[in-house]
Amino acid sequence: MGRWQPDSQGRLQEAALALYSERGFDQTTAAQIAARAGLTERTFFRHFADKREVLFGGSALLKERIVAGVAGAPAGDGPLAAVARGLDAAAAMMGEFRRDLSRQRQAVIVANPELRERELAKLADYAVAVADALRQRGVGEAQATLAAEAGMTVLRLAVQRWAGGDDDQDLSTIMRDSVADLRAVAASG
Amino acid sequence: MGRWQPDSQGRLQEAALALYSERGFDQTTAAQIAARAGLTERTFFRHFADKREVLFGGSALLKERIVAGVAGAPAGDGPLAAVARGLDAAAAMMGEFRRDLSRQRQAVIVANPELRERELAKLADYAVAVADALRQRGVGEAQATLAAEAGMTVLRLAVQRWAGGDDDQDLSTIMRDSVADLRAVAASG
DNA sequence: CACGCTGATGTCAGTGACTGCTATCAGCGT
DNA sequence: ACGCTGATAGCAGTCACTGACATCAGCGTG
Repeated sequence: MGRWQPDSQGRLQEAALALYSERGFDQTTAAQIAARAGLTERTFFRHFADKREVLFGGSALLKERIVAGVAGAPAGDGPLAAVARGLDAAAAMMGEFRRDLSRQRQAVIVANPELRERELAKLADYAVAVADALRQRGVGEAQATLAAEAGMTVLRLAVQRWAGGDDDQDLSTIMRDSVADLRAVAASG
Repeated sequence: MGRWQPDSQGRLQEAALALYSERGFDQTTAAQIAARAGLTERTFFRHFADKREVLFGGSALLKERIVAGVAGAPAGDGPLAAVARGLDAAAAMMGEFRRDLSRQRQAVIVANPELRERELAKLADYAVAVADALRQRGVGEAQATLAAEAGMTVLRLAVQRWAGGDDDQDLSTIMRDSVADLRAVAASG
């Protein structure tokens, strides 16, 4: 066997989620997380840029999936329809994940302003990538950005309802409904 | 005259903007800002919760204006039209401000991820308040949130173009165009 | 098998954001 | 004259985060 326990990153993520849940984000130090994972504080910061980032491990992968969904949308799809394909991809990926973990993670995030801030930043980052994908489909600059941003807003609100709500509604269903609401809002005036 | 120089907050804000512009956000310490304002670091943190917040002084007032604009929209306005009234109010308020200062401030913000994060958080906060105002106008839960969030996205992108662009286009004009684009995106598919 | 290279980790010292507590002291009312 | 208040200074402490250097199992190479 190796010199060290395997999957340091994963252990740090688990330890962080557990401690943030138990004692709260503010009351948890990076050293405590590292200790729980059998590592040192220094190693924590080699794996994650800061204390918040440890909760957003799958972020890069999710972004890829969303962008792939948008880029792979049928040529006939309008901007918002293409974005909806990306949202389907996101729903599919998050559906694979254990629901209880998503719920726990989301609870920690909503409970802390700094973490909410980071979540918004992640979504804004996705939006930039999605807008780029839309532009490559020939969508105009302004509309690409707006469609992408609106889509990421839908994603955020849908995940909030999905992870925070008591109903067992399907994530992709919630998203589809939200996109429909968005269209209705824009149409109604 | 008083025991201290007047308007400590204002002096701190000016000093911070100047230093963030000159040396960058990361390369500026709170102590340096305070010193430039003739105060101590401790006093800086009595006025502002953290190093970022000093750039968002007018935030609460802007939020009030936007919400008032939404709440004061004619009864016949749909959700998005009402939000557009709030954006007009925002444009009016920012128009009073010196354009060069807005531009300088925006340049500092876009240059730093932490500050961009904070800007997003502020806008999300506005969105919650705007959604609340919409609900009081009888707009449904989901549509209120979506319209509010979309509106704040328009505000952010418009300010970016206004402060960052070379053209002298009117802020309220940019916003109106963006709202039109948003409607077009939702309608087109 | 000896040797050196690599990568993940540990150790340590340092900076700076932010906080809690205590001390000052002009202005102001009584 | 006297005490109260509010804005500030001063100081000590915690903790997030960083840079520099040390360690050492595993692995390839000769």
